Amino acid sequence: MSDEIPKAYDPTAVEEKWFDRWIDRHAFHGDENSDKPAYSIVIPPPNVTGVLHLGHVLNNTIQDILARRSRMQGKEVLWLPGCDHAGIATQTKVERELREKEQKTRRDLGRDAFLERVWAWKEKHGGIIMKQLKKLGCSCDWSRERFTMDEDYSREVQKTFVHFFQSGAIYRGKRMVNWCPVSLTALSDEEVIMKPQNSKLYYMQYQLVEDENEYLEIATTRPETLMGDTAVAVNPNDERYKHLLGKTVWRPFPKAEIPIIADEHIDPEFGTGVLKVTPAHDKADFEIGVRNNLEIIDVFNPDGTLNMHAGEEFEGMDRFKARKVAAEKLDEMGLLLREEDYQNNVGFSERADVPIEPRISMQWFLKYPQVPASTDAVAHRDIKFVPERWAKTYAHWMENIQDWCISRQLWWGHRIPVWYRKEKAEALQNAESLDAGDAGDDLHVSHEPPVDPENWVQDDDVLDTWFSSWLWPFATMDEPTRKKFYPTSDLVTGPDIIFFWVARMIMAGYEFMGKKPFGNVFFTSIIRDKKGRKMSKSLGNSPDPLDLIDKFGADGLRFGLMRIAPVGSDIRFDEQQIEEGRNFANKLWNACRYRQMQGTESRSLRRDPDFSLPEILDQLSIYDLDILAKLDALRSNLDKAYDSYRFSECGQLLYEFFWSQFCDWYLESTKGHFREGAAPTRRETTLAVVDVVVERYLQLLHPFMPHITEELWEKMGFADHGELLMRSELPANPTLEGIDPGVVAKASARAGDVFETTTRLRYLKAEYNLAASKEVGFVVEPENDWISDEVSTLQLLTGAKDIQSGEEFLPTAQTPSLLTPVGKVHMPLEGLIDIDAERQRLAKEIAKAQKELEKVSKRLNDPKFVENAKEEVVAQNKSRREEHRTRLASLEEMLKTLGN
RNA sequence: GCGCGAUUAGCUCAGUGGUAGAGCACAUGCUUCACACGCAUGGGGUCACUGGUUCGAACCCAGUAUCGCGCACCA
Repeated sequence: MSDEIPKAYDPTAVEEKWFDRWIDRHAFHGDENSDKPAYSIVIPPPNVTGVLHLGHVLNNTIQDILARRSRMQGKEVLWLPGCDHAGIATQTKVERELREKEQKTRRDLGRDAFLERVWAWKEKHGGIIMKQLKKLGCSCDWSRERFTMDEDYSREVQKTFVHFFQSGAIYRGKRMVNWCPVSLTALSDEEVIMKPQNSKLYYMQYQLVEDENEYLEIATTRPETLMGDTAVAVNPNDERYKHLLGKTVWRPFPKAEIPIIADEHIDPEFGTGVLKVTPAHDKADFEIGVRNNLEIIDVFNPDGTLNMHAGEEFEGMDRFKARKVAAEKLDEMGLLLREEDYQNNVGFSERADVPIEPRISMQWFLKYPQVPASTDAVAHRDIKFVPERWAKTYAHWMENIQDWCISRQLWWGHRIPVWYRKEKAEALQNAESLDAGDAGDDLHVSHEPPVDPENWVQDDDVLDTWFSSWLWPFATMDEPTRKKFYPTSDLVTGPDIIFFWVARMIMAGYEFMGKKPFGNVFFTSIIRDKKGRKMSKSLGNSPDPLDLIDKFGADGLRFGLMRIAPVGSDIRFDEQQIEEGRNFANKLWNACRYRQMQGTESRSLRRDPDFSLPEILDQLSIYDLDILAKLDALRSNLDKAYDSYRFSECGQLLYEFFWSQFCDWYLESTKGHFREGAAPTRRETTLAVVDVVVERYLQLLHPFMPHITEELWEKMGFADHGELLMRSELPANPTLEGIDPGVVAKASARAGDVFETTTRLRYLKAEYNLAASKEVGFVVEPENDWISDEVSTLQLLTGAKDIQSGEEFLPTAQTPSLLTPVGKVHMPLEGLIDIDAERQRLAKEIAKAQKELEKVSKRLNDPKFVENAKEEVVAQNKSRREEHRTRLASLEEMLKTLGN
């Protein structure tokens, strides 16, 4: 009836087969017309031209686990996939190719032709990552795949712009922004990464105009900007310089007279306490400039080279070369006093990885909407952050929020939907400021282009990628879908994009939907390598997930990764962990194979309505009840762990139950039922219990290892009428429902005693190097009458030749003995044993028991303990004391028996 | 500078006040008829440090150290 199962599990074919079947059967479809309760997630859209890395694997495995689990809990699940156009990243890639293959820039091609290239690139490379996510088994509703540059999505983005422009939240102005000299665009503050740099502090002196013998000593890290200096500043309270206020110094080159001014911002302790003020090239200097009404001289070109204002010899020179040359020139002029090594923090462009340049330019800004509502939502846990500490980071950012620079001087992206009337275009484009108040006949701000485009000029800039991403939770959905699935249930993402994305989505959700965009946000850990370094391409320490899938299977990768992913801290990645995932898949595979080898003719509990567990209670062994109780415990422990998003704990629970409880103990202790001569009912009952356990276990494991569980579900014959495991419903009731918990507890305790006894006997055998099976017999002095029923199991588990009941047994000096939960056990050996070794072994155990007894006794003798501790703790200690006393007595007796 | 984490076995990590745990690695022994991607057994820890609270602290509090992250920066 069922297929023959191969010895080693081979994931490759199985995984592909099931993914195709799931797609064919529309098993991932989220139905907006369903009556079931909704559960939804939107994928954090990866870059359209990106490739899968381990971070994606972790993130999307978690989402898949949540989605699959919710489906099996009877919810209607929508997991919505898609990609982000990733403005700078994508444009940079295409520009690089253009430069390398054709030695051209985007400007050589022109805007339209260049955009065609990007679209072609997107067609060619786009969606690779989506294919990779499918290989991982992600159960997204692939029929709903979205892209942030889809036509209707773009319209939403433009409408959003228009909405905020009209409300006055969007304005245009000349501001100091972060400028990337490589990408040639403004960046938001969030796209700037501060990095410590080893640089130099140059001490130079400016000559006083009023007294050519007096100099003012200034420290700077950026001599290349001195051509843009329009003042030097000191702290107004700095006694050293008070007499110089109001005087002027010579800027060495281009030579000019600049004032000495006072400003609170200057720290007298730093350097010489004198700051050269370059309003065009430093944010703080710019503010000083504004406060003191200073002239602004921009000495840089957009690409980071110097311009004509820097002087002829510097014109066209790169900024870093200019730094050296300027220092040399100062030195030649006798104005450079010394150089000091100095470590400072420099802002780098996230994408291009070059120092950004503070630059004054015309940009569009957005005053963030819904800040109070968004702050409160997280503070009051209406939106729950997990781990919770990220809520603090969020709150802190929201408190200090600055207007968002949303314009980018790129071509790939959503173009700003602002048109200027042709005749007035130049004037309007250069206007110092522009906002809704300026809207008139000469300005067209709309998601529809003007009807007479020939009379209009569109704004050149595009919008920040995140200005489209922040609409993702609802712009990806049509009305009926929103009605069913918005707000989404969970968001799974990295803490590194709390500001970029999470915070902004919350604001957009309240602004446009009037509701939060998601209920819970789970922040994943960052994956590091074994040495704790961040995974990066340049270090080459980032394993390709596809290689890992080839080697260990998608299920192995998922399971291995999830088991090492703690909540809240970083993951140290180790391929060995993934190997364990694969090994676990193989273990599961072989356990099922073992079950299949016992035949399928037995009736299964799940098929026959009259064959329920309470009905056959008297046929169930203590091991049957024990494993079923543990299965039910697994179920409820999993629920608890899931509730707090402790996925690694879920993985651990699933692993431990199956490998240790089920395979090592239950299957081993019931092997006798499948041997020749075993009672047919025993055999049948055992098979039935195995089936109950395996069936439910496959359901519980499925979210972690979807492919292999689905395969086994079918192979084991659980797929009634071809029902998919992933579409099966997890029964709400425990398997032992209707059975007296007292009976179960007693059975479990007895099974535990048998297992503990087994461990001790195996230990004794190992001590005497008796690993070869069945060469030894045991004699038990049973303490309870139920033990006789379990002797055969004990024999099976310990691999003993036989186990006799030994009331009349008289141990000789050559008989090692043990105290076990079921009574004293002797291991008579033929021939002499090493009495010294045995004595040593016993002495060791006695010492241990004594130590423990002392500890417990000491505690119980302390009246304060007895007085203060909880009753149960005292009772626990008392029984422990008794245990140790008995144990000690027996051990000493054994030692005595050994004689001398 | 401010804030947030972390510090437990060789490694990766569990452990919310009452006997220090798991997996891997290591050692030893196993061609036990599901699995060597396996089975069994074992060795291995001053729970970073110093104080405090408590009858009792890996756990709570304060401080120190080291590492990591975030924010803000002194040119």
